[in-house]
Amino acid sequence: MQLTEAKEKFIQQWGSLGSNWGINRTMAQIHALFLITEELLSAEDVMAILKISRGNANMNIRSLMDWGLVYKEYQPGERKEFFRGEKDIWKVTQRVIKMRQRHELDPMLQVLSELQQVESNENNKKETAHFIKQIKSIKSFSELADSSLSKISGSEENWFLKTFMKFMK
Amino acid sequence: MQLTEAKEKFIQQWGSLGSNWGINRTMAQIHALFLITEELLSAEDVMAILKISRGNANMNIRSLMDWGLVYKEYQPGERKEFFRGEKDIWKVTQRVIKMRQRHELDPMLQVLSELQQVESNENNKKETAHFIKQIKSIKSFSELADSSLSKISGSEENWFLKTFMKFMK
DNA sequence: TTTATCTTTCATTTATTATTGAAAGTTCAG
DNA sequence: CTGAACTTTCAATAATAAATGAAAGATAAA
Repeated sequence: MQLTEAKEKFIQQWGSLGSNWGINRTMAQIHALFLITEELLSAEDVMAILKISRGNANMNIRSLMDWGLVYKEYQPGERKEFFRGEKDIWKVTQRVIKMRQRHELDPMLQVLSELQQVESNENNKKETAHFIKQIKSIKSFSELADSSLSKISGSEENWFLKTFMKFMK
Repeated sequence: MQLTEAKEKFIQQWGSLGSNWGINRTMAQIHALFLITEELLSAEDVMAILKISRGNANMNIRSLMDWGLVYKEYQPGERKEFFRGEKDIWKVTQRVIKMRQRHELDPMLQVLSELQQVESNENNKKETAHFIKQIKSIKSFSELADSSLSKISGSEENWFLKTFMKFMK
């Protein structure tokens, strides 16, 4: 396989992975492009390579910066902005975990806490008890997941690899 | 908060969690309904409670059965099918992990292997080297993730909790 | 300032994904 | 068999999400 074809294929695959996980396909494709590009890229470069509009490129590059997956860098003597992708896949993972924790797990935990406060009345005692039991078990599981993810996303790769090797035995 | 409102809220929240993670909102809502319903439910019950069409209910209940999150059960003396939801949140997690591994991680690993075979030529030696390096690092990371997930999804809850407590210290 | 260059926004359009419901298919009691 | 009860399918429709591109907003060199 030629390099051009391989890059194209990687971008497509990463894009479809993203879209299966609720991340907009273009954002994932831009991320893929940055993962495999050593040099700085401008918004125009991204537009040209992925054949997308200016607005689309701009919005998704901003999102990637919010996620900490792409950094802005200035090129001496150039007016326009250039960007560099985070190449360390461990860091990428940590940032994705953090972002999704904040956007999805935290609100879920919030709601689960509220739901525990449901009030029982004469007619539905048994039903309410079952509901609370289920909510509690989902909540404690989510809290375990939450603290594990925090631990992972706050740790060094070496620590993680070492601990994980033990964990896996 | 009243039980009815609480149930409604849980179903909405679970649905939106699902749709953020690339799982169709209705499928996630049906799943939520089964999580908090002790009794068997028929397709008609699901249609009535969630106010969705017959086709939609049918398709998504099938999917949930494929995922191993809902089981078919017969009610003596009834012609129609009834379903029961898996209540154990640990089992639910294991099955979701397995499914997504199969559908998303495995194909990604497959593609990454192919991409390692990219051929270099005179003009793009350095570029190709960088590409291969990145793909390799993504691939070994994905393999680590893959085997960790397999370990998790194949293990007992107790083993997991115990090991995780150590891991977390 | 002024103007050229670059970035951001957002109403409109387009593409994608999910839902409906009626028709076809299946199953089983009589 | 036959027909009623139930399930599945799928083309048409609707809902949702993403992309476009032109206009407005910045920024900085001259």
